[in-house]
Parts: sequence; structure tokens; C-alpha cells
Amino acid sequence: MASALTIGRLALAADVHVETVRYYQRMGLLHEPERPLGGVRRYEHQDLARLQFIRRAKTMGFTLEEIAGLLQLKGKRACAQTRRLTEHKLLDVRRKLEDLRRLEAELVQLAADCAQVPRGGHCPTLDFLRQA
Amino acid sequence: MASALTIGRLALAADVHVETVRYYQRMGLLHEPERPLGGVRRYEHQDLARLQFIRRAKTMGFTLEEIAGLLQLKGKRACAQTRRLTEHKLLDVRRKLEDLRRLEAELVQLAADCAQVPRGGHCPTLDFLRQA
DNA sequence: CTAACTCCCGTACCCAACTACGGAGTCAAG
DNA sequence: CTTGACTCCGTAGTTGGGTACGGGAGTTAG
Repeated sequence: MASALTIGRLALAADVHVETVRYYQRMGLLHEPERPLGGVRRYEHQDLARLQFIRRAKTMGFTLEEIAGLLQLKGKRACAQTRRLTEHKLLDVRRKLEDLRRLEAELVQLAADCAQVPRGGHCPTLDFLRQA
Repeated sequence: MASALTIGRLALAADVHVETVRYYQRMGLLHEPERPLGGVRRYEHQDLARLQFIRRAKTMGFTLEEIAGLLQLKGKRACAQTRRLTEHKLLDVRRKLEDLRRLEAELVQLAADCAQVPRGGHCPTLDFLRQA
């Protein structure tokens, strides 16, 4: 069979490295299929879907641990819990945004100060860092 | 002498741990004074200033490696180089800001979707992650 | 003087999320 | 049936920025 879903093809399909798949298996995020006697493991379409879920959640800023949580949610209370996790993550993101915005403003100021100095002059940014 | 600047006092004054000072020394960011025969090392006010420089630069988002670069700048071309580094860092920060803003928008959407679902209903966020 | 801190020094460990390596075993194409 | 790619498995290393530990030497308050 030329197109059996081996770990390599699975990884390729999800655009991750083979080692990453194995790592996720070690972390309990992905199931590791039984190995047939003297053969290689075969994966199901399900495994690919799960791997892609992990990737998407990762790009949404969830950690692998949080993703493990998401993957276990099912049934009635799932949506409320997902919402809780999502909103919590949203708070994180907003906190980071605020920090970065402050940082941006400071850097803009420093760069502007440097830009005003005549060529070869004394550096106000280094001064600032030296003795703010 | 009760107030000689030992490593512990130096660390306290800069509000870092002793191990952090030693770590910076290993990384070549801080100078390690000679140890007098059978005594402990004494630090100068200079060392404190340098340590504080490192801390401030860190809160500005510079990595230790970049800080090592800043610390080596002196003389004529220093300001131009500092400006280059600062502007480069500003670009980094702005890139991160954009990523986070996109992420924020997506999370807001996911949370809103979850909020619309009747209690115990089927979760649209999990669906999204499953098959975006 | 002595108890109680500090300092010194080397080494090992932490976090998350991988990445690398190496020697067998397996499989598919030509 | 060979050849070359792929898989398996375990272990160890990476990054960045530190923390922790432990035993012996030095120092200081009372």
C-alpha cells in the first residue's frame, strides 16, 4: 500500500515533524496505535484530525497542557468550560498587549531621542539605561 | 565593615538574587572582582550601576545577548548603534503586537460564539478547533 | 568567642516544546 | 533482490534565564 498513514505521512499531512508527533504521544495528547508484530504503526484519519486540532489550538495561543484539557472536554458541560478557558486566555492576551504597548511607547521615545542627537554625539538612550 | 559591597548586598541593592549576579558574571555581562587571599569579593558602585543597567534594559525587552551588545557600545558610533538596536527591537515589539491583536480578535469571537449557545448545547469553539 | 549568617564554587536542575542522534528493523519501488 | 527511504526506540541536547543544593570557608553581631 503506497498511501498507508504511517507516522511520517501523518506528520507531513499536519505539517509537523515526526518527532513532534512522538512528543505529543509521550505527552498524552495523541494516541499511539498498536504496532503489528514486525510491522510499523498505522494511523487513522482521526489521529490526523486530532493533530490538526492541536496545531490550530496552538496558534490560538493555548499551551499543550491547556490543549490536553480541551481535548478531554465532551458532552454537556463542554461549551461552558471551553468558554471559560477561552476567556481566561483572552485575559492573558490582553495583559500581554498592554505590556507590549507600554514597551512600544518607551522604545519609540528612546529611538526618537537618539535620532535628535548630532552625528557622533553623546547617546541619551545609553544614559537612560545607565541611570533612569 | 558593615556595609562593604559583597555579592549579597549588591544583589539586594539591584533587587536580584545572588545566583543571578553570578549567572551574569558567567555570561560575561558583569565583571567578577579578584578575591583577596582568604577573603570575599568586594564590589564597586560601578558594578551596581551596570547591574541596574541590565535590569532596566531587560524590562525594555532586550535579551541578555543584546544587552551585552549595548554594554560594549562606547564612543562616537554608540548612539547610532543604540538607535539601530532600539528600532530593531521596536519592530519586534510591533510584530508581536499585531499577532496578539489578531489572536485577541479570534478569541473574542470564540468566546462570543460559546456565549450564544444554550446551556448544555453543542460547542462551536470545539467545532472550530476540530475542523477550521 | 561563638552562633548565625554570608560567601564561594561546582554542579545539577527547572520550564516548554521540541530537536537530534544512532543503530536496528521494515517496507516499497525498480 | 537490492537499495534507499522510512520507522522504531531510547536517550540526550537545545533555548533563555535563571534556581537549587550542599559543604566548607569567611564574617559579623552580640
